Amino acid sequence: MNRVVLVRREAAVEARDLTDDGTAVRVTRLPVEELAGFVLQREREPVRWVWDDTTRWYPALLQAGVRVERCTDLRLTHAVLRRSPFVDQSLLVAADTAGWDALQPVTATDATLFPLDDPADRLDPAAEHVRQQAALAASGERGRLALLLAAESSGALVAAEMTHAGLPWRADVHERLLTDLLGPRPLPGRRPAVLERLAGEIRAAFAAPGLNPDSPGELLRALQAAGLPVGDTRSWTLEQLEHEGIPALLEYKKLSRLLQANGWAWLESWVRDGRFRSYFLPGGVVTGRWASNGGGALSVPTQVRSAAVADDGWRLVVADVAQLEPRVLAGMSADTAMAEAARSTDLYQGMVAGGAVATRAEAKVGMLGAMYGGTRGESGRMMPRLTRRYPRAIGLVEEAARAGERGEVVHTLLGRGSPLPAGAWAERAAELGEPPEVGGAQDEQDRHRRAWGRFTRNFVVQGTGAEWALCWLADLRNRLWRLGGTGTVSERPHLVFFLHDEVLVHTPEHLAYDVAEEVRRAADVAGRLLFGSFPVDFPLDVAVVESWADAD
DNA sequence: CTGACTTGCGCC
DNA sequence: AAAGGGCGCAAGTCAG
Repeated sequence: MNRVVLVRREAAVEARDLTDDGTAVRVTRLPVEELAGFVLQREREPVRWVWDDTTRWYPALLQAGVRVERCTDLRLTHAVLRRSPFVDQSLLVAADTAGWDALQPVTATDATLFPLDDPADRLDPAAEHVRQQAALAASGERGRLALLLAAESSGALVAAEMTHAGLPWRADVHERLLTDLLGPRPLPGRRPAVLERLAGEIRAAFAAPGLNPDSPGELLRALQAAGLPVGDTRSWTLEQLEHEGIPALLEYKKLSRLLQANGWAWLESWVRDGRFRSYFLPGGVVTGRWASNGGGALSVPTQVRSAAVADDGWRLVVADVAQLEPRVLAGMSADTAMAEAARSTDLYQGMVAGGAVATRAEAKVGMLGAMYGGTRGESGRMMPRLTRRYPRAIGLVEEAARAGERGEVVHTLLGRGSPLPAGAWAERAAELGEPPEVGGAQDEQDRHRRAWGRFTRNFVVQGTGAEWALCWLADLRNRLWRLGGTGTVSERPHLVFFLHDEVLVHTPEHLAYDVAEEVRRAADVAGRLLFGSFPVDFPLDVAVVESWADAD
């Protein structure tokens, strides 16, 4: 595989072809305007582009209609390697290290390739690449780590392509939905008619003439003055109350949330030219999940998904994995009994069939508790039975929790490491033999320690789930491209959305069922990449629809 | 006035 | 019916 490092040089680009040991055999200097043509030409043969950060290179290439097959995103791979317990950290240290640690992705819509005074320009990507390759080569877990680095870099390409394409969004459908629920768009600073009416009902019911229901403080005082025993104003708390004003208040909160989070202002900010445009940030979450920036892309409420509509003659292929995380846990712990339960489409039902628990509800609440650290109530009561039936799976999360409580690093299957805890309890855990304090400070530290244990418990499962999803995305991206057609990424079947365990593909109608097939094949590939021949299934729900709302 | 923090709630 | 893990965002609140 040819590797080419791209380096910015003021208004020019230097492309360095590398040998296996990382030395440059050929250096090509290009004016910026010629980069896209150069990349297109070199893509005729297998090549891996090595660059500091995909968000600084790929948007302009996509804008020019050029797709790349593979890259190494040094910013992301650096972040993984710096935390990985599979790596000898001394191999990564250089004068530049702090600069790489601090490097942030760019999300500006500004299409100019080179912002002025970019901290990335003070870093040497070729030298960083050599250090990373050395750290990888010296790792005792080279195979797993190499897969993680490749998957993370592929994710960067997917994210850039999704940001470039945008999610098809019908502003007219969205506006009709808003008008139906809230009334016509109000003047700035005014409430929509429906909210105004509900606010009036609430004020009357609680005998609070000046009440602003948007103010938690005012609302809490009004509820208490009406004799209701509440300590907060959450919807779930209010639902427990018997009072004539509660239904209007709950309705108000629901509609107010829609207005604030996904109302007319949201449409104006985030929807342009029929596309919802936000930024996906691979590796943006400590566990390896993606984060997003702009428009709350990862929490688009089901309420407005009817506005995500394929273009004329196109379809959305919506696919999600049923119960990804328990399946991942079965695979990473090699728990054959849990894998047996995962053989069925509904893992929780499989647990019932396997005799572990009596009902599906018990299976679900028990597994959520095992993965999130719920110890009280229903899920706590399930634990002994789950432990007996699934000793390896439950043992793995329990051990991750204990390690976290001791202040240790845990890691995902492919080697993403958890951060070290901060705070007084962690410092004490590091210095064994320190006498425990007594009193309130001790309780406080115990609470923090257990909370960190819940974090590390979840980290190993959520993080490995994110790795499965990355492999799924990466393989699917290449399958979609190979489905053929001509033209740029967004003129062919292409990914438009990704939500932890769910993908949306926008595709010409005649290819929709081929896409659905490729989505399933990619899931099988991801399972084999992570778990080899261990028999754990990842069944998908796949729907070919015109609107996202029709997928459920 | 701005900025930091809190509250509440959407998603997985 | 949550809880228990991870997020982003908007409005309200409060300190300076």
